[in-house]
Amino acid sequence: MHVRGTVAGDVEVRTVSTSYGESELAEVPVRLAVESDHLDDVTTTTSPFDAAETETDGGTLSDGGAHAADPTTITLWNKWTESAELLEPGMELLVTNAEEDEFRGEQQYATTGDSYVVVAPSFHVNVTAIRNWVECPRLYYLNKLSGVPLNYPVVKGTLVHEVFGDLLRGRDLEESIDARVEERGLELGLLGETADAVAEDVRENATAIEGWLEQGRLTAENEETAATAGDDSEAAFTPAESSWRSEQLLISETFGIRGRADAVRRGAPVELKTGKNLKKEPRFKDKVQAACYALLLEEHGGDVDTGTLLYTKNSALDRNEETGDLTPAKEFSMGDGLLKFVVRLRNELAAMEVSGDVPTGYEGSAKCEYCFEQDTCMVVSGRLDQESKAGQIGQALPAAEREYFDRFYRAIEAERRAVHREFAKLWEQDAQERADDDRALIDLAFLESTELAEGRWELRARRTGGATSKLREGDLVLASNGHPVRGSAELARIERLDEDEILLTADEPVEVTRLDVYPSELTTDRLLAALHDALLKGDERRKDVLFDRAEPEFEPLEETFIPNNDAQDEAVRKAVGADDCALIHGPPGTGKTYTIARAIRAMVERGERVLLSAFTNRAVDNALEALLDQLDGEIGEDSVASPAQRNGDGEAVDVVRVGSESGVREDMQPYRLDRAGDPGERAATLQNAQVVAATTATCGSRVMKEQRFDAALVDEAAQLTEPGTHAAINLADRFVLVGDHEQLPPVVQSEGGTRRVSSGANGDEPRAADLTESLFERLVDRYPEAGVMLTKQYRMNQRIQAFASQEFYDGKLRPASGDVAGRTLDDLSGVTRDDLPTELRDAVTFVDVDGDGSRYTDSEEAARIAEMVEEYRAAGLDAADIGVIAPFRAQVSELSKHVPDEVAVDTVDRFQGSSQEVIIVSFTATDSLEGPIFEDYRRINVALTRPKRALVLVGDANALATDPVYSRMLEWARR
DNA sequence: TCTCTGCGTAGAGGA
Repeated sequence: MHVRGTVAGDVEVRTVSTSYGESELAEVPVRLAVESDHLDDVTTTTSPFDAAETETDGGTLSDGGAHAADPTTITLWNKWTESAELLEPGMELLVTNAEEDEFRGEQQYATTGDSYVVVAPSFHVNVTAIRNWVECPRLYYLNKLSGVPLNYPVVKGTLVHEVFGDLLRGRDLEESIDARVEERGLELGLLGETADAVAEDVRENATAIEGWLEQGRLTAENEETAATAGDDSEAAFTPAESSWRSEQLLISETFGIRGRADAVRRGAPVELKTGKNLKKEPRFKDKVQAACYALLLEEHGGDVDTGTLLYTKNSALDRNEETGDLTPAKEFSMGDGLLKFVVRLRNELAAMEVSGDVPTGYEGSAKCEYCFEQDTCMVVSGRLDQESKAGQIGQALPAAEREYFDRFYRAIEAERRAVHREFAKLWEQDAQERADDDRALIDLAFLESTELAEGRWELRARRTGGATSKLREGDLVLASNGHPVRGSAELARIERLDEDEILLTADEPVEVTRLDVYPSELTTDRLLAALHDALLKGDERRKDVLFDRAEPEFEPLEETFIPNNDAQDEAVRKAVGADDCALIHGPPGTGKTYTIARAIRAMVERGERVLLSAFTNRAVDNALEALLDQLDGEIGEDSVASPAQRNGDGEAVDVVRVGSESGVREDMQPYRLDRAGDPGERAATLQNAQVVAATTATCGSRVMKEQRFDAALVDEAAQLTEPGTHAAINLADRFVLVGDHEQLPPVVQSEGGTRRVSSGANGDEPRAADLTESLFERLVDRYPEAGVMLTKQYRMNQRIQAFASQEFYDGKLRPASGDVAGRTLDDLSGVTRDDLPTELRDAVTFVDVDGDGSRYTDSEEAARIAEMVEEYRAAGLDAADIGVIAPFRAQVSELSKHVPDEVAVDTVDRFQGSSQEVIIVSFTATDSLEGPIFEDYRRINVALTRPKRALVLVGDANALATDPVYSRMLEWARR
């Protein structure tokens, strides 16, 4: 029986005498969430994050007599008391194979010899984290903080692993080596390596594996012969046909562990290590890693008692004495004790993460004097004034900086936990809930799987419903035959996502019927590294400005850059002349992208190297497009071969876009840096580029972190968290932030559903608020003189802009010209306003619709809007010139059913950054304006400032009148 | 049930 619940009080550990002698036990008061013989039956679970809520709800108990409010005692015996000591009230606990017992009329539970105790099982830890943790908990923390920089041993290790996988899938060795080295051209080039030298190095390691596999082939054939007793089939053996498989992603809902095994042979894990180990035994951390995979495999139905470690460099040195065979392999047996030890390690790590603590190193037994990272550890400890087993060196950062670090560290870790919660939903929600949440595509009809030349597979499935999801081409997903964790599942990439069909690639075939979003910690990892770099590696002058110790300084420039717009001109002068930073506040339609482009051109003309960044790919591509326009008018066909643009003097400017193929817009692909190719040539392309454009997330990548720039320009900076902004500006000597803090702020996952555990270690998280104020906004408030506000807008008719200008920009926003102020639908060819119903002839119209009373949709508004769209079209307007926006996604899909496909229908949030001739807003609120979506007035600002010539507001006037801002809006629209 | 974009996933190795 498995018991699961939430710790409801303090844990007591004591020693008792039993018939076996002295034993330790811990009695844990637990509020049971669910109990069951099979985890598959678990339908409701409680995550440690919303424990507080569960408590007030009274919890759920399945055993009869007790009151919901009474905790049940679970006794954890012997070694499991170590895990018991980690428990805090509010944490979740799972005990497998527990024994049920009645004591003084109360139901109790206790561990048995077959039990595992899992602390915070919803927090799934990855295998590498456990491997680092066993080496030293502090090392785990340091790794998390700064990431692994680009270095040759790591890249080589990765290559050898890829070749190993290819060999297992039956690919030719030489072909694999060439292809894999080519794929990593950029990284290798940045490391100063040549393709030939690397290929030789990889070959040396891979040959040993190949030799060993050859031996395996013989063994497997023997076994096969023995098994089939007399069947002398001579079918050729290939690894792919044997009981091998490569790179298997494994997720355990019981143990809260996930990871990717290098290979699995006859159900047992095989780990490849590119290096040597001359000792008799495998390294302990390697064993722990293999044991993690063994646990994962056991949950997937295996019974694992051995693990294999392959040390590639051992072959030549270490021949089997009897046979003379090459033996890079070390097999070892995995007992119960090791597996339980691994779970206890995992519990230490999970408990630390859930409570948000920082390891000191004392948790483990490693000796600091042998540690590679001793110096780093001491420096970090010293700078952040952290307790550490290695000790501290250097001077602590000023208190304000340490406080900043701690605050953002906690906020980022809260985001990490939000990602983990998403992960837990893979098994905590059923298929339909996942689909309703747009996190999965279900009920697919599997079509076929085809093996590709390099041994990977292409999977095809047909979509049966018209369901939407957030899945997009290029995304990594869990492709399963029904359940992403319990069924057979592969990590796959979406190659094509059509209306009716889906094409995926994966390492192994799966009969796909369901796709789930695969949550990733990558972004949080990069935010943390950016925070670390900004504070611990950051330039002192930069930090003086960030921490209020020095005013930004400017070089006074006389030049005129933009003659017909003083504010834009001043903005460019500030950007170009900034010694530290400049801030450009650009309300809707004020030409901030043009201004950025002009500033970059000016910098490039001065011989500077410039980074252009933004949070979204769309914003990066928009800004890049404006720059290319500036440099050369337009992108010519011939630029495909050589993506260089001319600057003002007719010299070529090398512009490179760094990003994934699926992220970069089609027309910017010619500028995209392909990572594959000749190392020297790839590296030169990036390093010689005068302008590099990439999202802030990409700026945090290993490759980009090797780059340095004179200036970084960050567009849409008000949508970025502070650490997100650091990721870009860390790479440059000075920075320019461009944005509008009166529009939508960064999206933060941990803000919403997260609740603090009732009485945990630190009582003041999550701190999502710290992430929702952008660095842009903070600096604009702090250093108004470093900023310029653009005030002439080139988008909206005067009547349309009036409300936003008054409400959000102190009336400063003005039409750039009489033409802009007076633009109407009549200016569009083929459109006659007089053909419209009277109510739609004005630039701004309010249409009162009572609404159907449902919460996130409104069919009446949708129907009325569909009529209006037809009325506009009847007056000659192109459907593609109309945009419809709504606050809720549900209403967006409702609206999509009512209007022609050419009409752009989207949420307010996703419409930010674009504009249309006509915008119709569907408020989707009846009677009242309840719900957080309406509370952020910046959302109205975005909605109302999208149109150029006509704006129609559709909603329930009674509901809108309940809020002062919406009420003023109503007054303006009805005027 | 509020809004939702990023990212080469996790793991690659040094003594």
